[in-house]
Amino acid sequence: MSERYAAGPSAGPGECTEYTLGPGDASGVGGARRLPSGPGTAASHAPSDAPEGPVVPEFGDFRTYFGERKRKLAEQAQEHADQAPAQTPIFAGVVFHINGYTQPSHYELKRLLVERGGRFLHYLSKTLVTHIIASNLARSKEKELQNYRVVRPEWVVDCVRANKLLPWHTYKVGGAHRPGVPAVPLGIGELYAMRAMDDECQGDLAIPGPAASGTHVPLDTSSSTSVEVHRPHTLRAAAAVDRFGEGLNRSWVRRNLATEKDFITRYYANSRLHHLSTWKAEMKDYVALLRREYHKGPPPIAAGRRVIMHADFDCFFVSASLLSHPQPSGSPVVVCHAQQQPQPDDYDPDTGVPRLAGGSSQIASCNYAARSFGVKNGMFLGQARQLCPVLATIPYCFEEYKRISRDFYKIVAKIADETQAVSVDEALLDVSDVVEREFQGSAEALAQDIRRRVFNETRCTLSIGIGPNILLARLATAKAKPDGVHALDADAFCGADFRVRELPNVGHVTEECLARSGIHTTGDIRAATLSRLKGICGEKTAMVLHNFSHGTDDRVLESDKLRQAFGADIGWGVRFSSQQDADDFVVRLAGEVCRSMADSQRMGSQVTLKVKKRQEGQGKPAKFLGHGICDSLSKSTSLHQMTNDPARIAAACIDLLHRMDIDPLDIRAVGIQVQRLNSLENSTDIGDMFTKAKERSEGGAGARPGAQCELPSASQLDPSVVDELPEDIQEELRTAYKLVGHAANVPAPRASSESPASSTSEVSIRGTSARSGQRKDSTRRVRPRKLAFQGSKPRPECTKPDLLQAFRKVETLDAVMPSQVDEDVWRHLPTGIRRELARDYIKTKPPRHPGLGQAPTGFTAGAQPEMDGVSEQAPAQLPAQPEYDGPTQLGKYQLANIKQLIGEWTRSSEDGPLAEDIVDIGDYVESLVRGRSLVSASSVLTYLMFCVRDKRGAWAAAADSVMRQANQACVDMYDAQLQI
DNA sequence: ATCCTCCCCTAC
DNA sequence: TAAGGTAGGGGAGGAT
Ligand SMILES: Nc1ccn([C@H]2C[C@H](O)[C@@H](COP(=O)(O)OP(=O)(O)OP(=O)(O)O)O2)c(=O)n1
Ligand SMILES: [Mg+2]
Repeated sequence: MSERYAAGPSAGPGECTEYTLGPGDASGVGGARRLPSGPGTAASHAPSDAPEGPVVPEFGDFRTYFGERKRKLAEQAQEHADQAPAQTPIFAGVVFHINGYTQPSHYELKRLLVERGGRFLHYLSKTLVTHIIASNLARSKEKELQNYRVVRPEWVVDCVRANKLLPWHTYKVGGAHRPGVPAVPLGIGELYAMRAMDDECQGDLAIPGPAASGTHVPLDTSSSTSVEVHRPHTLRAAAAVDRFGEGLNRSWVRRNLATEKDFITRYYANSRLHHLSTWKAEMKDYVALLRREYHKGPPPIAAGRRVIMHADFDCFFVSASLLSHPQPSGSPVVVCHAQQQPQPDDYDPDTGVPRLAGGSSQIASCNYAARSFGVKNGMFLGQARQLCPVLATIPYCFEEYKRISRDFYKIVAKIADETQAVSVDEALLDVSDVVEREFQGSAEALAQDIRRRVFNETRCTLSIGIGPNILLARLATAKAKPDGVHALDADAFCGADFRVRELPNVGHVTEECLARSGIHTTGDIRAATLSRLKGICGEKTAMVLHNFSHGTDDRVLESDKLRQAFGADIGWGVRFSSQQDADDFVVRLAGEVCRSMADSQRMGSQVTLKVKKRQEGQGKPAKFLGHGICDSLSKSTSLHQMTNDPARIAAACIDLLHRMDIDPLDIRAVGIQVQRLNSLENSTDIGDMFTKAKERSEGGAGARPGAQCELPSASQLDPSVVDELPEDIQEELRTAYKLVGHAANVPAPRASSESPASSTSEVSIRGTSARSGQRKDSTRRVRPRKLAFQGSKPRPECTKPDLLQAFRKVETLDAVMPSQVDEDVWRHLPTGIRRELARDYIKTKPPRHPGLGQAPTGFTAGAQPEMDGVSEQAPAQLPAQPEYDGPTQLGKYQLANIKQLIGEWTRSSEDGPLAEDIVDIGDYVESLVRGRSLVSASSVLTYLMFCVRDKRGAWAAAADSVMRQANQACVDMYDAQLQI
């Protein structure tokens, strides 16, 4: 069956082969997927997580465990400390196990490792051990341990000799080896030689051999139709490997491959789906900001009747693009990239697969005239043109969409009691109170009022569905469209019969599974027993669908959920010709993830690499440069500490990639996700932290053996408290109790802390006593003084001051990437890549005097901030705009919104700035610098300078003070000052 | 019983 | 020409 389009939202009959988005992999092709998902056959589990501490025998025996463990570790440390002067802890984080006979001996290896921060495990715990040391492996062992880091003893010796952690891949035992790569690992001298060569070549040459490629290419080429992998490539500029006639070497195609240096930036600039995801996060952030501006309290506690609205623009992209690209009214129009006129014989009339330009361009949005022909969002243009030959295409106007969206949210967030941003063009509103207070209970009247305001502001039409819960409001919207309002109550819902596909959470797979059991409508669901439903679509989904089928839905709106993951995935244009290509791309992608984390002032301690691999037998994808039908693989690893350091994360990802052992020529998509994030709150209030530190030490003194010590349940732990614990203790908790992931996932205590009695719990962790229930209150009352990193331990520079010192003397490039564990990988990257990666993270000039407020030398057009503020005219008849109350809790918001806040601030007060606001802004910018968000810091400072450019002394002094503070931090960190 | 990893699915 | 991203809910099965 040929790969062909299937519309995302609603695939018509006979369409479905390859799914439009997301995990477009094999199992969906040609029919049956199981719904209750199961693990695939792929990569088993990651061995390297939580590499700390011995196994916990019993959950219950908390105090005994820690006492015992601490004693043992101290012993182990002491044992060798006696014999040797302190060594650089190059093996910190390494937990090793030794297998079989080795040369040097077990004892000697153990000494070398433990002296330098390694931990030894005398048995093989697959979850705790990070490295297995063995000279050779038995056949059976080799298979069993193929997913683990099995290294030769020479690795240890060479690491010690080099006094740093070397990449283990070169010393890998067993597994396939790239032809030409010596089976015997290179000695340290050779590695240095390679590195020097690498640097000289500046990325223009691809160096064969392990130092450049990092790892081998799998031997298995039986499926490959070419031998290009083994071709001795010398010039990187050499032809791309094009096994499937994709025209990868035509110059305009080559310029659009992921191997290009600026690919990610250009790709993201044009990707509608990337914009959609980015905007979703931004709008959630913006709603949080607006709600604060508007003094919206906590969500209404369902006192009486709930009134929920679902507001959604009609064919949003089309409506918005039409504003600047008018078309005859009533004519079918779509938004897509291809703008060429149709060529009648450009596509295969049977399959709709395009032969020429434009056909595999996806339709982001189609208007209602186009829909009457059967055109749908997500469809290939080629196929749509078959349905509707006169289809007109208009281009994307991304900036316009965002502007309209902000206008939209500004209006609805002011009106609604609670607002949940669903997407750039769609929001859920809880209006239970306001509809009574101001519209005498007429939801329709309120809806029409919102629609009128939004249209007047945006010139785009909005439809609104109304219901007693989210489900019914959503379903009502479908009936309201286009340009209308519709209300749906449970009775009306049960009277009508809906197709299961119309329910939330039912996509094409679930629909298919239900259909196979003869369930097509909500009535069919109601008729089915719950247990049968569970067998079809799983425990939870069955429960939800069962409720939905009766028109009930008890979900509540949430506007303040903390983000739990940051990621970047790219599945277009990914065509690699070598392992080096893949490695380079992963590094750049990691940089992208780190950038977005830094923008939000977040860090994480676990990373997952996702790769889509061309499925056996698949050739050229239906979509031009698309991923086609693939198998998905993913693998995760611990980062051992909270970080958003691109070098550290890139290194972990490269490691994962190598361990996945995938032919780089088959990689069609790569994704990186960082999880187990810090909870943000902990780093914003230093006063609070001191209090806790005190509590901690007091508790520690009290909780000696014999003292009462209870095991806290995961949900009782305040994640922000956990975050504050020293990293090694966090890691301990993670390994011992497997709960940090959960603690970190527990939404900040606010949700439950409304009723202190129920949620305030006294927990003790190894003598740590912390209260969780009152935290929010104190955070509220006490103005944040210090933001991220102030007084928080985890940053690597703090723990390795001497190493950093050394780095500072090196070139600036390296000073950005000081983390010890990764320095090696960092240095192995070609200079070109390093430079590229670093450029975005540091823009400094040599140290100068912390001179007087360096006035902005120029204000670039590109840095022009958005000026649409929240304090503009309030819609009439609504409560007056509350007073602007200054920039607080800055850490919570993304860069764009911060700038807006600064704009507001500098315009808010005629009498000059408040001292505490200056401190807050200064602290915020300092935290940006210390969090490596130098681009953000510089951008904020530039904007601040711009805002005060013709203001009087007090403002200039304020800006100067902020600038000094930022520069002081920058000098601390990098021995350099920001260039503004 | 519960956690963790590696998936799968959904939505815009 | 084309720009098929991503966060979050959830399940199966192995490890503990
Ligand atoms: N497969 C998709 C689905 C949506 N979008 C973008 C374009 C849409 O305009 C916007 C909003 O999605 P909607 O599902 O709300 O669809 P529309 O707004 O286009 O149509 P309507 O809401 O009237 O059904 O998201 C996209 O790019 N690709
Ligand atoms: Mg819409």
